[in-house]
Amino acid sequence: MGRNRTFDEDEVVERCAEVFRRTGYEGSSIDDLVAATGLHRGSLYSAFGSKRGLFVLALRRSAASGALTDATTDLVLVALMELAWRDPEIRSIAFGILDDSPGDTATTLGRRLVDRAVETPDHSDTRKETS
Amino acid sequence: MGRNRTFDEDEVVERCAEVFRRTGYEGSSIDDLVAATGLHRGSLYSAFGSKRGLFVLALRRSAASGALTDATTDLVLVALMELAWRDPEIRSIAFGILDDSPGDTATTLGRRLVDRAVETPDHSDTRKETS
DNA sequence: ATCGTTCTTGACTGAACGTTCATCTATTCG
DNA sequence: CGAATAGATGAACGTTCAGTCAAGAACGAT
Repeated sequence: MGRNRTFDEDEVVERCAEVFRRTGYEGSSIDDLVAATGLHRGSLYSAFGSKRGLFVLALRRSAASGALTDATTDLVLVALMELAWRDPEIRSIAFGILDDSPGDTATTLGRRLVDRAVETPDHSDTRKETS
Repeated sequence: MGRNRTFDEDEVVERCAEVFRRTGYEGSSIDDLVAATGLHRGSLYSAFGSKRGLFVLALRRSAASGALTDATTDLVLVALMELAWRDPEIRSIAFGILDDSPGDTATTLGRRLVDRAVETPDHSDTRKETS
């Protein structure tokens, strides 16, 4: 009974993941996620519970995709830098991803970190400056 | 004429650097810096201009110390993850530090990133949880 | 058709954010 | 000493934050 979701969960999670990858966890506001997904605050909260819940889901989906792509690496970078030290669940997801990945993961992370810092904000955007 | 500074600038910058290293840029509030330094908001602003100004100073001093210590590496991690992609000046300071450092800096960064994520919050603290 | 359930919406909350500023105090110089 | 000036102080600013909720719309089942 009742209404059906009018949005695709996977797509919404992916859009949020994009925001987290670019602007980090603390640097991404709910309004940023609202703007990126086209959903409304309430829908986001009733479907995903919290900002942290959304991030965890994004990290898990990215992990499930298998290979350590740039996208997954970026999310892991954010998780390790901002959340892992104070959030054991996120720490274990992040390290789980690294453990399942071949090669020198520390080097992979470091290289991606450097590339990321030099990347054009592309998305043809106008962004807030450092406050 | 007038009064002299009653606090030591270097010491204040170092205290702020500690906060930035642990909780990141966006994750560190002015109140956190006020608490860590014992200064008052106004003094912090009249002496250093802004949160960003304080971070830049912390990064520069750390760089000036020469070797790529863990402390400097942590600050560079924060700079690259949160600020460099949208702040050219910080980007150039951070890359300047890396360019002056020997060895595979990407790997150094990656290793430190991983260690950092697993470190005890030590400072015998009680901290805010993930919001 | 109607009832029950689920989803959608956006106004709202209170706290926290970075920053400013008027006021006060201490110090220096003549 | 007294005037001038720099630093110290903390209240207050407007904004943005993450999160809530009451109301209504849309749908499935009977």
